[in-house]
Amino acid sequence: MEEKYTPEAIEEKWQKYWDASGIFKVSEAPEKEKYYLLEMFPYPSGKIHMGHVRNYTIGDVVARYKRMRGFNVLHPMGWDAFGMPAENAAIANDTHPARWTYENIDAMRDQLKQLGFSYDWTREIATCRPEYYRWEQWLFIKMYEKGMAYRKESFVNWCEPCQTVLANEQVEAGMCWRCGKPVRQKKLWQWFFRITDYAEDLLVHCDQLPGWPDKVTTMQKNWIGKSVGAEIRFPIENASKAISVFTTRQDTVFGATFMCLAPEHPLVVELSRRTPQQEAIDAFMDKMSLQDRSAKAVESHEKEGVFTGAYCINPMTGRRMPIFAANFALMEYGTGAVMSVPAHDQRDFEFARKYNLDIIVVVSPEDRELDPAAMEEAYTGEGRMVNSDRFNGIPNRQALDDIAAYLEQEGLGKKTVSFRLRDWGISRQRYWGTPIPMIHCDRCGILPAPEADLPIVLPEEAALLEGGRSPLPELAEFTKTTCPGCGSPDARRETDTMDTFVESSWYFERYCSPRHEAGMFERKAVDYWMPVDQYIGGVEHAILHLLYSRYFTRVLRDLGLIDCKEPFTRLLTQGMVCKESTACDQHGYLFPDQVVWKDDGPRCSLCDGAVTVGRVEKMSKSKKNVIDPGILLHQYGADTTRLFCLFAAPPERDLEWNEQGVEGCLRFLNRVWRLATDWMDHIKGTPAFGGGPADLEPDLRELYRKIHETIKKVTSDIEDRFHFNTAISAVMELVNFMYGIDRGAQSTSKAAVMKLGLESVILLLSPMVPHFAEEIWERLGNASSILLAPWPVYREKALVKDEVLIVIQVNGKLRGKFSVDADAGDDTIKEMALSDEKVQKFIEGRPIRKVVLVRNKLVNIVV
RNA sequence: GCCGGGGUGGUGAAAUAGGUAGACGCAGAGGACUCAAAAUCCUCCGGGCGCAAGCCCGUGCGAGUUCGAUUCUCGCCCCCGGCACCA
Repeated sequence: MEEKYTPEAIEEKWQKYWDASGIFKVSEAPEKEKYYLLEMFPYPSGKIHMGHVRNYTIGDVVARYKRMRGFNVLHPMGWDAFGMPAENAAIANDTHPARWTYENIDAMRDQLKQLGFSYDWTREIATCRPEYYRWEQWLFIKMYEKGMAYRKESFVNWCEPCQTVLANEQVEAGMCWRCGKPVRQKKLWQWFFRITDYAEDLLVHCDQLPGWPDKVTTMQKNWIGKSVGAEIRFPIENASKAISVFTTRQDTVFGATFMCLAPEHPLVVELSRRTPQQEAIDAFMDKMSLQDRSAKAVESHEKEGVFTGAYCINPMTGRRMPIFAANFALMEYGTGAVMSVPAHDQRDFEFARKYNLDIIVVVSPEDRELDPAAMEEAYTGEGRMVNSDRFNGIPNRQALDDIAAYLEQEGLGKKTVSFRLRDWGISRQRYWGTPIPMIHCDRCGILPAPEADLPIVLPEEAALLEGGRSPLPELAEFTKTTCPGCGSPDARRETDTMDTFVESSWYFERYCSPRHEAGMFERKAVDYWMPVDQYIGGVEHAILHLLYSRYFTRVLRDLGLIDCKEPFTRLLTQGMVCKESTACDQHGYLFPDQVVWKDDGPRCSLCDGAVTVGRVEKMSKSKKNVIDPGILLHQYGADTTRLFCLFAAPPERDLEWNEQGVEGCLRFLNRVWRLATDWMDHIKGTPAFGGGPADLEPDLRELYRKIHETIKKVTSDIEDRFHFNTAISAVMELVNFMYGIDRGAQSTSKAAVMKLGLESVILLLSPMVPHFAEEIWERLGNASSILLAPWPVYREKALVKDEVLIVIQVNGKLRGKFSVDADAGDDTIKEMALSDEKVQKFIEGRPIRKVVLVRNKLVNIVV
C-alpha cells in the first residue's frame, strides 16, 4: 500500500460495488429487528444544497451504524415534487413545471449517489407521479365520506390585475410580487381537513413522545393551544340574536364594558346596516380587506376599531355594551368575538383608553386599590372579586369556577375548551399539485369522483396562464365530466389542487411498499416497518409538517388502514447551514467564488471594488452565500465533504461553513491513510489483538486502553445523542496516539494491538466516510465489504485505570492536583489533599470548616 | 407582537448527572526535513501582571442559590427559526 489517497477513484469504485451488489435493498424480514431511518425528502429545486448534504449525511451515518449493529434498516429516498417553485421556474424560464421537476430530480439523484448514501433506491418515489397521488385522492374521498374533509368559505390573498391567488410568500409589503399592485382578501369556497377533531389527542400525545426534542413538543403544544374557559352569550339590544364569546376570564365578566368582533364576523356588516355607523364600518372593512390578517401582522398592527352602531347587553350586569369591529380580533379563534374587560386585559385596556370607553375594576389585588382613572396598564394578576354582585369577596380563581357554573345554571353560557389550532385548509388554486377528486353538478351538488376513475390525472402538458394562473379551470378536457350521481354530461371537476403538505403527510408510509398498486400500501409491509424509528430533518418543520403527519397517521388508523398511531418514534431536528454574505456596491450580493481575498481586504472579482462582508446567515440563493456541494465533491470528494458536515458542529446546532475546516478533514483522512500505509507490512497477516490488558507490557496497555475508550466514546456519541463531532474528535485522539507508537522495535503483541487499533479506527469511521473505510478495510486483507463487519465492542475490563487524578480546590478554586490509587479510601485522599504543599499555603492559619469529596474527581477544602 | 431556540479564545467547537473551562480541529507563531517550495513531522497558542514560581481576571450583561455555576433561578441585551398558501 504505497500510493496516495485518491478519493475520486475510490469513491467511484465503491459506489459501483454497492450499486451492483444491491446491498442496500431491503425487504421485510420478520426474524430480524427492523430499523426505519428516514430523512425529510427534498423538494427537487435543481441542485442539492448544503442543508441536504448535512441532513442526509447525518441520516446515512445512523443508517450504516444501525446496519452494523445487525438491524434490518429501511433507508429510502424520494421527492416532494409538487409545489410553487416549479410554477415560478416555468414562468421565469419558459419551461413546463413537469419537465423542470423531472429534470431536477434526475440531476439531484445523481448528486445524492455521488455522496455515497446507503439508500434503497428501488423504493424511490416522486409525489407528482399519478401512481403516488392516486392514493392521496383515494384517501381524500374516504375522508370526505367520513366527514373529515369538508368545504367552507375562507379568505385568500387575491391579486386583481393578475387574477391569481397569491401565497403569503408572494405578497411583499401588501403588494403582489409580480405586478406590484395591492393585494386584497377575497372569500372563496375551499376544502378543509377537520384536524381540530384530533386537537386533544394530538396534544395529549405530545407528552408521550420521549424521543422528540422538548422544544418541538412544546412548540406543538403551544400551536394546538388548548385553553379552558367559558362560552357566554351576550344578547344584542333590540334583537332576538346574541353574540357568543369564548373567554378564559369569565371571572371578569362583570367588568366587560364593550364587545369586539373580528372584521370578518358576519354580524359586523349586519348590525351596522341602517345605523349612522354604516359608512364608517364600510370604510373600515375596505381598509381591512387590504390589511394582512395573519396572526403575525395582526399582533403587530396598531389596535384600531370602529363602532358598529349597535349594542349588546352584559348578561350579568345588564349593562349596555357598544359593539366594535376591531382589527385585533381573529375570526379563526374562539367565536370571532371578544368580551372586552379593559381593567384586566392589556389589549382591551389600550383600546378603551384610545376610544374613551369605561373601565370597571372587578378583581382587586390584596396590596392596593385600583383606580380606573389612574391605571396605566391592565391588572392581570390575582385578587378578590369586587363590583361583581354575589361573587364579591371571593378569590378570582375560585370565581372562575363559580361563575362558569352560575352561567351554565342560568342558561347564559357554559364551560368549554377552545383550541388555537384551526382546521387545515388544503385547497390551492394552483396547477402543479394533486387534483382534488371531486365533481360539481348543478343538480346533485358536490360528489366524489368514482373510485374507478382514479387517479384524476393532472394534465402535465398544460401551460400556465399569464400571471401564473392555473390553466385547470379553463381546460375543458380536464373539467368536463359526467356526474356520477345523475349522469349529466355537464358536470365539472374540482380545479383546486391540494396543499403539498398533504403529500408529505403519508410518504413515509408509502415507502414501506412503494410499488403497491392495489392500495395506498401493503398492510404487512406497513405493519412491519412503521413507525419510523428515527426521523431527521430541519427544525423549520417542527410544527406544521410534523403535526400534519401525526394527524394523517391518526386518520389512517381510524380508517383501519394501519395500526400505528405516532409516525415518528425519535426525532432529530438539525440546525441550518450558514455562511457570511458578501456584496459590492456595483454588483450587489456576490457568490463566494466571486470574491478575491487580498491583503487589504476582500475585493470583487468583477469590478475590483471593495466588498462588504455581511453577517452569517442561512445559506440562500437570494443572498448568494451558498457553497455548491458539486464543486466540493469534485475538489475534496464525498468522504471529506461528509466528514466536515459531521465534524464542524453537533447536528442540532447551526453549522457555519468554513473552507479551511474542510481541508482539515481531508488532512485527517490522509493522516489515517498514511498510518495504515506505514504499518501495513507489519500488521497485514497479524490477527487483531483479542486478549486482555494483563497480557501486555505497560506501554501497549495504554494504547490498548485508549482503543477501548475510543470505541466506548464513539459508540455512545452516535447511539445516545448523535454527536458525531465529538466521536470524530475521539478517533482523532486515538490516531494521534497511534502516531506516537514507535515502529522501530517490532513485536508480535505490538503488531496485534496496532492491528486492533487500526481496524477499530476504520470501523468507527466507516459510517461517516464509507468509501474510504471500504478501501482500507479491503487493503487490510478483508475479503468482504466492511458493511458486513459488526460494530466494534469495548471491554469494560480494558477501561479500568490503576490511578485516578484528584483535583484539590480551596474555597472552590483550583489549587493543586495529585494521582492516587483508584481504590484509595476517602480518608487517605482527604489527608493527601490537606498535606499538599501548595494547598497548605492557602489554608495556613485559617480554620477548616468543611471538606467536600467527590469520588475519583476532587477535594474541596472550605476555610 | 406571540411561541421556540441560541450566545464559550483570533476561529468551528468541547466540558454527557453542579466538580480541572477551552478536548479535537482551523488560523497564527517558531523549529525540523528540503537547493527551494509544497506536503509532512515536532513545539507554542484565552487575557493581564511577573525574570520566574506563581497570582488575578475570564463562558453575552446584571443579580441570586451553592463549598463549588458554561451548567440551576430571576431580570436584561443581541442573534436565529416558526407564526397556518415557501417547503
